Amino acid sequence: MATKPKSGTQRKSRKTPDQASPEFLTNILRDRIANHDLPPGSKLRESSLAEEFGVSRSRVREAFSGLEERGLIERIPNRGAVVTRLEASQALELFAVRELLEALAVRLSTQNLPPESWQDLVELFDEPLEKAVNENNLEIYIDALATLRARLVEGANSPLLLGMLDSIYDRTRVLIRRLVILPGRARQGLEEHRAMLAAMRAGDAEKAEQLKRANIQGSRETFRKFQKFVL
Amino acid sequence: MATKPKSGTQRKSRKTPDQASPEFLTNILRDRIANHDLPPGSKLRESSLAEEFGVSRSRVREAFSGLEERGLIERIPNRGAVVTRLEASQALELFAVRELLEALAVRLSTQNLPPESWQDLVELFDEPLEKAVNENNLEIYIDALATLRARLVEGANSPLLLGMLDSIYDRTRVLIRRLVILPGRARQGLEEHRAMLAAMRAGDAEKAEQLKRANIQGSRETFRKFQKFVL
DNA sequence: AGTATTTTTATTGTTGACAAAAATGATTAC
DNA sequence: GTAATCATTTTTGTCAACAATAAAAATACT
Repeated sequence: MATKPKSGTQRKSRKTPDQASPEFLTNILRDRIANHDLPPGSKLRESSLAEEFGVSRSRVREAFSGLEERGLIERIPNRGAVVTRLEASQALELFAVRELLEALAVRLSTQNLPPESWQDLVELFDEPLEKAVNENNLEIYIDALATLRARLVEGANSPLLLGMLDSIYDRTRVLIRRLVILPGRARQGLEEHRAMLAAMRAGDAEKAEQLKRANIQGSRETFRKFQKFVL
Repeated sequence: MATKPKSGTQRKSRKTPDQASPEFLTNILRDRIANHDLPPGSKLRESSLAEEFGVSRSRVREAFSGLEERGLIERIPNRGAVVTRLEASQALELFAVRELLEALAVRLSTQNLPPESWQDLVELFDEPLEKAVNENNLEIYIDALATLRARLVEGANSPLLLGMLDSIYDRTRVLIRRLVILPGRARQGLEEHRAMLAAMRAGDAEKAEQLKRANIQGSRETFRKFQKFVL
């Protein structure tokens, strides 16, 4: 599973199990929202969450601040917090920004790392994913996409970019899952990524960047066609 | 004038319970940080701020959360909050992302609005700013840049983009001011912006986008050359 | 004197209580 | 039966007190 605890700050937790970390609660809620375990429109009650996690309302509240700043929830004064509903227009904005930023990550990664370092991903996207996609084993494909994405933002070596892409990713995780299921999208995405990885393997940053943009444009087009179904 | 209610809300009243708004405190602190009224490295003590604004520490703390998420302050557990110091590498990351996002804003604005709507800015950047820059009246130039920027993000009509650019802007406000002072930068920026506005006035979104990128690249180059002085 | 240990102080972290607001439900008038 | 008004309950907003941690100062020891 692609569990991503952001930065492994797992030090000295001798007092309480793990709710010691202040980020802990934020991460839990973020995951629940991103997975639609808490679907858009859900109301988040402070007291319930406080009790569920055995912490005080203050900490829940603090967690809310972070989630709000990231656009995952909306807080209406005196009325509480609600999971943000992604409108079609916002989704398109996310695509537009994501296209630019992920493409930048691709370019930077390609420039920063030696071409050989992509070999394993090239191979992963060859037969293994060919098989997975043909068998409609999309979990494997989605996992591979997450791995690729992690490698890209890591290779870009830019904390700022990482933060922004994380924020975007949190808001589009469900969308990506739903898009991949649509007819032809997984296959098309696979081939787009193969082309991109080939360019990266060849050290051609410009071309890889361009191909990543094409990839996201393709994803966006699929979204536009099927937006009635995926939102 | 299209008022942007976000920044610039400077309510004076010290004692009056204007502090009702929850964003109020955040905005005040954000402005202080962006203006280097609180320079990088400053320690923010919760109790001092609480007393200064006549509120409780809880609210200061809540404000801190937002500032931290935006990267304006860093919170070290049990040691408090410190205004983030902008390193050269981070500044360059900001330039890279800003180049993409502001260029996107330019393109979207140009596409969204009729060409005539830029006429006033074209004129503003013609004689009036020529005069201002020649006389080294840089406050006027900086104000014009802020106006231009506001019009661009407004015209882009994308809340997401607005949020991201605001966040970037908060972290670079001082930098911009210091760059403009450097020899030749204001002149060069003026002409870059004239070219860009001409393209927008002509409705050529692609070209305008390209020129905006060139503009920020120029700004970045100036920064690289003088980074020892501006950081 | 210099270093280690302890005490003191200052600051942050956490909690529960209380106040304010909104949502809910009941009662009454029409 | 419906709508309006009022009381009740739930939920959020705010605060001040207490606990935990780190920094600073003072003391003791070699």
